[in-house]
Amino acid sequence: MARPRLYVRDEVIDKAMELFWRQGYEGAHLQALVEHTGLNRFSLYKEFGGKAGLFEAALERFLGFLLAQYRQVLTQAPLGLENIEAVLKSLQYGSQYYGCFMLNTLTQKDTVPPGAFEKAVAASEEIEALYHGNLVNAAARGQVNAGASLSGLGKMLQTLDQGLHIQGLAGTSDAQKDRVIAAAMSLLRAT
Amino acid sequence: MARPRLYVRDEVIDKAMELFWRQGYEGAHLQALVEHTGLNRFSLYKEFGGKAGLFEAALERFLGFLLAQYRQVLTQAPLGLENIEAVLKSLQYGSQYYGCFMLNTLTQKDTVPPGAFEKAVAASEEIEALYHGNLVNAAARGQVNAGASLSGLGKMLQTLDQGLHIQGLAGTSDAQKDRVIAAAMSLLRAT
DNA sequence: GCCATTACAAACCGATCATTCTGAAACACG
DNA sequence: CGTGTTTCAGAATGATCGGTTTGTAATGGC
Repeated sequence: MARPRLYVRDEVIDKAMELFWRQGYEGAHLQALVEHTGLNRFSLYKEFGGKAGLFEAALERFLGFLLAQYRQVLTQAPLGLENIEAVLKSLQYGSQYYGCFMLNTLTQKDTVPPGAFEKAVAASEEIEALYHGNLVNAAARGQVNAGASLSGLGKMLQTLDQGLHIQGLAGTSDAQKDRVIAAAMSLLRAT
Repeated sequence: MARPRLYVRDEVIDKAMELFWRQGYEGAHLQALVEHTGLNRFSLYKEFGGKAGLFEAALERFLGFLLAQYRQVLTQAPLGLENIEAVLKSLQYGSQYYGCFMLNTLTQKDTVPPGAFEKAVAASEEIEALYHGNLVNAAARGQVNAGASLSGLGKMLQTLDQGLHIQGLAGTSDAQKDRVIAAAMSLLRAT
């Protein structure tokens, strides 16, 4: 009953995500978004309401994937150091792009659309809780080198996690990042 | 022999740094820079050549201060874990602003002026070397929990360092960051 | 094959971007 | 107290921003 659309919503969002990722919110100009997604301005406005709406859709989709991955690995029974090591190693997927969209949103607090920063913080907090849960269980299983508080260690793991993304930006190779993870795990493990 | 300037170069750079810090390179519009620095457009162009030049001056000044602080703490004799703990704790100065200008520059690779990214990477590498030096000496003094490679641990410390800046952005309190540092140090220390 | 409906491509819009220019203001020197 | 020189404040400038409108192309139902 009407002309069929030539685009697939999720594919457009993926393409937009890629550009926001590399250029940031202000840096990804509408013209570039139009060219990179293949979606024309009119349809972009109709589908997402504008640049801010497209960014929110991209952020939401990214956080969905990101949290799904963390949840999948960090809720695997039995909770413990194995899960923590596995999820840290899996972070290298981020190196194919420009760091982590969540971190970029955190660092661009004052320029991203309203609400985006808060969503990134909320995701960050959920990730920390997942780390913490595994750590508590690991301690109960006697896996963890005693001495430090578990809450401090949980946040330390997340801090390391976030730092690894930055390392990816600064040119640190996957092999080097592996060594960072190995070093952290060997300290963490009970001897 | 001419009208005296009403500005002090370094003060202007400091003000500009503040704005670039919060808004990023593209987000800091020239009008905002003019208002925030108090320097008028004409003089800004005469003194710095333009927006990009002002950013470079700001980055250079910031990295100068940053590296000076790292060098000062991390070259204190005797090299060892004390220095490492001291410098990690001192990082909290960053929370008064919006994270670390160096990290912001890394995450905005594609939008900052040419050369800026490379300068940030170079600074990052010097910081890692400083960490590594202290760690080697700490190991020689028997301070370090054996087991992991020193190069992996060195990069781990820097990763933690960078992650702490991100934590500051996400609203983590100084007290929580202190606990992260305490946890890391207690793992690192020989038992 | 015509019509209603929707997406398409591209022209158009005021606002604002970084940059340049213009003319008045403020000093040091003769 | 002029005069030369530099800074100052703010008005142009062309380009480009995000957003809107317009006319054309492509479909399903009749």
